[in-house]
Order: sequence, then C-alpha cells, then structure tokens
Amino acid sequence: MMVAEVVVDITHEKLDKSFSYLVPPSLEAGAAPGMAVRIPFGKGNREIKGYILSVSDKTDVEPGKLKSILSLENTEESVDSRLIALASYIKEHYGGTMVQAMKTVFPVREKVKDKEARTLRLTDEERAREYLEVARKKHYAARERLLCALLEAEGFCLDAAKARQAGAASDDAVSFLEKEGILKKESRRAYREAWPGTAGGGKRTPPSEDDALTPEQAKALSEIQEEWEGGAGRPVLLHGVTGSGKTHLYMELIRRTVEQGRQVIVLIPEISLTYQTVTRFEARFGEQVSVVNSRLSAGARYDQFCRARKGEISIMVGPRSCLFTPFSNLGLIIIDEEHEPAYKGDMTPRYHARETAIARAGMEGARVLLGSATPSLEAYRRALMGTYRLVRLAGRYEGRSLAQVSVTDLRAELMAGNRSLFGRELKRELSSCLSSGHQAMLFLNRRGYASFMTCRSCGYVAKCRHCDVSLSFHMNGRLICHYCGYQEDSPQSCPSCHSPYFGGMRAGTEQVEAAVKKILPSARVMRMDFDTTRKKGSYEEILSAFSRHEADILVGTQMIVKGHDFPDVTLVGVLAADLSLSESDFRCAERTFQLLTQAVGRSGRGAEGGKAIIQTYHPEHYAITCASSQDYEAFYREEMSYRELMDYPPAAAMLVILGSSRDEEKLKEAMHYLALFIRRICPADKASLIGPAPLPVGKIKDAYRQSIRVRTRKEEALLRIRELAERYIALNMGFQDIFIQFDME
DNA sequence: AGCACGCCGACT
DNA sequence: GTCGGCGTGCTC
Repeated sequence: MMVAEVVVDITHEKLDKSFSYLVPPSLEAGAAPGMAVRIPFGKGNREIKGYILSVSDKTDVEPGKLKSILSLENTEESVDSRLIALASYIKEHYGGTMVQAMKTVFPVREKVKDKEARTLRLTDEERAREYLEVARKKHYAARERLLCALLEAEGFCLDAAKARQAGAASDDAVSFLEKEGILKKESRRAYREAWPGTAGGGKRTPPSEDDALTPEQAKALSEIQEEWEGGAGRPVLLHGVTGSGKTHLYMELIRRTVEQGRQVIVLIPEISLTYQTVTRFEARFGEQVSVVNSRLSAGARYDQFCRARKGEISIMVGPRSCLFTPFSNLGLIIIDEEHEPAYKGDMTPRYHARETAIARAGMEGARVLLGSATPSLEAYRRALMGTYRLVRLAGRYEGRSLAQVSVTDLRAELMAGNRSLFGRELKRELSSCLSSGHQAMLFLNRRGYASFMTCRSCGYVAKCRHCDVSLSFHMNGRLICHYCGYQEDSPQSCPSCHSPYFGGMRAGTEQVEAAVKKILPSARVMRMDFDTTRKKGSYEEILSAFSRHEADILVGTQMIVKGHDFPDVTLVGVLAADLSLSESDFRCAERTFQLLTQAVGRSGRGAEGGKAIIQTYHPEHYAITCASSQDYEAFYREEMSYRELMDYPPAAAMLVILGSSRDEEKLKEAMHYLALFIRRICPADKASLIGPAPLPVGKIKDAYRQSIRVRTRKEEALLRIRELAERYIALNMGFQDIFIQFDME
C-alpha cells in the first residue's frame, strides 16, 4: 500500500494540514514530493488540486477513510510545487515537521486571507431593486439585508469580510445573488506599499557613467559569465575586499538576468537593509524591484510575494525570508555578505540561507552568487575544493588604498599606567582626526552576555581544558564550559601571572561615550547600540545624521561596521578586539576577524586616506594580526587548521540538539537519555558526542536550556542520527514538556 | 472553500 | 406538515 501526504490547494486555516491519500498502482511511479495532484475532497468528493508532501507505506488514518488520488497533474511543475519540494528539502536537512517547513516557505498563507480585500459589487441596480421587493414579500431576510446594504453602500460596493461579520452578507445570499447576476464577488487587491513614499516614485535612471565597470570588475564579471554560460554552473563565491564595488557587479548581473526574462532574488542581512540600499536599487531598477524588510507587516510582505507571482516585479531584495519569493522563472540568487550569521535562523527549522538558496537554484536551474569581503570558512573551503567557483575582486574602488592599521597592546598600556579605555595612540589620533575636521568611529566589540574571565595584565583567558573555548563566569563563583559542562572554581588572581587584575570584562557603549567626552569635551558624540536604535527609523536617523556630519564621533557596537559609506571618516578605533575573541563558541575567532576587517574597511572610504587602530590584549593572535594586515588567506589557513585539529565545522559536520524546559530535573533526565540513545545508535569511532551541557545563557524566561553536540566527518550519518533522534523524542513520554530543536552545522 | 446536516420560522 | 434560510462542523 502506498500512501501520499497531500496538502490541499485551498487557502484556509482549518485546512492547513496534510491529508492522506492512496496512490493507485498506476501512479506510483510518478508520485513524488512536490507533485501537483487531483484529489476528491469533502462530502461531495469534488475534485480539487493538491500537492504531495511525502510518500510512504503507512498512515495514521483509519484505512476505511482513505480515498485515492485521481491523477497527477501533467502540466510542468508550478512555482508552488517547486517551493514544496524546497520545503521538503528543508525538512530533510534541518529537521522539524513538514508543516513547519511549509510555513517557512509560504510565510503568511493563512492569516492574510482575512485581510484580503474582497469586495461585493452590485452589477445591476434595477434588477436589485426589483428583487428586493420579491425578497421582502417572500421573507428572504438574508437576501433583503444584503441588497439593502449594497444599495446604500458607496459605489454599491461592500467589503465582504466586514459585511459578513456585521451579518449583512451570508454565504448563501451572496452566492444566490451572484447566480442571479445581481452582484459580483471581486477580489481586486490593493497592495500595501512596501516602502511608504517610494512605491509611486519608480523613476529609473538609465545606466550612467557611474555604472560603468572598472577593468577589474569587468574581469570578474567575465569570469562569472564564463562559469555560468559554459561551465558546470557552480555557485560563485565573489571574494572582494571592502569597497571593491561588489554591489556594482551585482547590479550588472541583475540587469543581464532580467533582460533574459528571468527573475532575481537578492538577499542581504537585515542590518544593511537601510534606506541607502533601497534607494540605490530603486534608482537603478524602478518598478521592477521590490524591497522587503522585517519591519514590513506580514500582509505587506505577502503582497510583494503576490506581485512576484504575477510577474509584476522581477527583482526581490530583502532578508533571508525573501529566498522563497514565488518567481516562476528564477535566474539568479545573490547572497550579499554571505558570512553573516543572520543567514542562519533561530526558529525551527533552522535553515541556512546559503545552503537553501543553492538547493532552490539547483531545482530551478538558477545561478547563485555569494559575495563577501570575509567569506565564511564553509564557503571558502568549498571554493577551494572546487564545489564553488572562486572569483576575486582585489583592488579597492577608484584605486583607493585600504586603511593603515596599527595594533595597540593593551597589556603594555596597563604596564605604563594607562588604565583608561583608550590607548595613547588612539587618544592622539582621535584628537588630530577631529582637529583636521574629519570624523571617527569607535567600535566596541561586545556581543551578548559573554562574561568570561580575563587578566588585564597578561591577557590570560580562563579556558576549558577539554574544548578550548572560554569558561563562563557564573554567579555562584564557578567557571563553566558551555560545550561539555566542565566546571572549576574561579581563581582570585591570574593563574598565569598572579596579577590581581583578573576578572570579568564588561564595558558598554555608554561608558565609552562618557570617556570620550572626558578626553575630548568639545567633540560631538553619537551613540548607536541596541538601546538607541530600538525605535522605528532611529537606526537610519542616526546614520544619516552622522553622514551629514552632525557629529564628529560615532560610538557603537556591531551595527556601525556594516557596509555604510561615510567618506569623511578617516579613523576607526576598535576599543577591545578581544571581547568577541573569548566567547564560548568555536566560531569566535572567525567572527572577530570578520568584524575587525569590516571595521577597518570603514576607514578612508573617501578621497582622504584612512587609519585604523585595533586595541587588544592579544596582539599576537592570528585573528588580530591577519585583520590588521587585511590578509584573508592567512587567516583562513590558521583557522582551518584549528578546525581540523578540533573537529569543528567545516572540517566535520556538527549537530546541536537544544533542549529547553521549565522543569530542570526533567530536562536533565531527558537530555541524559537522549545522549545515551545517540551513543547506542552510533559507534564512538564514527561520531563523537559532547554533553549534555548547559547553554551560555542557561536559563531564559524560566526555561532551562541544555545542549548535546554530535560531530562526525560524514554529514549523511548526522542526518540519519537526527532522524532517529526525532523519532525517539516523538515516541518517548519523557519529552512531553520539553522543547527540542535541531541545529545542523 | 464548499458541502451536508439539523434547527427553526413561515406558509400551504 | 413541509419548504427553505441560516448556523455549524467536517473534509483523508
């Protein structure tokens, strides 16, 4: 017996689940996930369309209830069926249920329906008045109410949903009057504007001088063309230093793709989705482009998807959710700043935009371009192995040189009696930068709640002896490893040099701002961090005010280093580069290198040269030395050998199983048994298992959190382990109140 | 969404 | 009694 799980092609909340259908033997060969099928549905067995989610040999439904699939839709694959195939890829790869995967791929399918502006329009006033008399006589109350409402309504038009709620329009009355030709159901939909004020202004500037490519860019372009036209059509990794004009190249590729009648999806990390980006794309492509950001309401975003489906737009620019834009002839997916962690979500299914984009492109014959100044290790490794094609863009735009970088050893500063946040060089450069009328940016490299222990005198950081990650300081005075759970007592002084300056590192942007005002009282300082950008639009406000030179110094966290052009900035100071170097995460060196490279790249973007100063307790660390010499290759080699040695991704595949529950004991027990189960199903020589261990933030909103990590050299083995673990969890009562999430690295 | 079932008022 | 509108619930 072959059974297919089918979703019905009716947009309604109550039908947002799958139904089991028998697959007749004659159709067994063609039945596959994503296929469109005709099925009998409901009491009258009316024939409707559906999509196959999965095919198996068993079902929970009692056999007597099962109906059979009538036929396979032999038309070519529709956009929807391709997206369903993508959803099943996500489920296979990242775990979770099919419904979760479907909801990821079709974002707001259910909710939007209600908001859809369905209208009832009176088509024949005379007949309506005639029939009103009939209805009155025959006491057809519902029809009478509806007719009255329609005749009184402005333009003889009513909002269907509202009328229905007010009791003026019952379904039967509507369908009866429609049959009589008195009214018409219309679902003409007014699109919500994507960016208020810009939707109408879709003027397009013809390609101008500015759009001409530099010789270097032209060379990169022809390499990309060559790969895609002649070769295997592999994804291209565009490795271009900051300010080398990657966006220029994107624009050209987009133009060419659209000219061929195909569509383009451009993914950018949310943080760089600013007004700047929007206007740039709109100026170039006018009404062909839609730009979506997360502040857009679900409905407005859905509208943009509808426009894409209808072919009204050809280019979609937005965060990772835009990957699922229902274009019918997708030609190109661009992922800008490919290394950004934002491309991996934290909601189940935790899909990675890069992998999923490549999967979609593969299904639809589209190309993928990954762009970054500091590629992720994963991407660069694949490029070196030949899975991706590597294209370099080495020179900075208009021959501008990269900033001059110098490194300040904060240990030496302390030795010289300087305990302030600013080293002597940074202090000096800051005042000379300001007195020459330029701007400076101060970057505080601080993430999350990392509360590791460090020595301010020698730079020693307390690390786990098993995992080579920093130990976190807990309130009970113990140091804990969040990878393996190892604990030790927190020492009072530095174990390495016995200095008493040993403790937790904590510094905020506010303290930096205050410190700047103290040493440079006349400087106008602006602060940008999570607090000051909480309000809508304040993010752009601060950036544009700074670019209008309304302040001399911008102090901020990660968000100030992301792709903004401030031509007047000639100095960038990184206050304590180590703060992200000591996180309890195997990617912390990579993150640090990326942040430092980006930060350094902010300096000297105008005609003037730039300077950057990196302050650190670890001037010898390769993440710092490589960032200061802007040497990606060297960093990659160092970091990759570390990952090889430690069996961390991308050298090995890793599965993180996150468990959370309000009941700490239950959680511990469940995770313990889950770890035992995994040990049982996979031999120790094939995969290594670490944990269960508490997470860096062990408790959120009263829910305790623990993780188990499984690492192996074989990715397929990990997929299998995840599948079995999912089944184990589903079958065991011990996981009833425990929320489990899978994270594939 | 669309169809059936059952309840209830109105009319033969 | 019976006809038919109107609300409710279900669809593998």
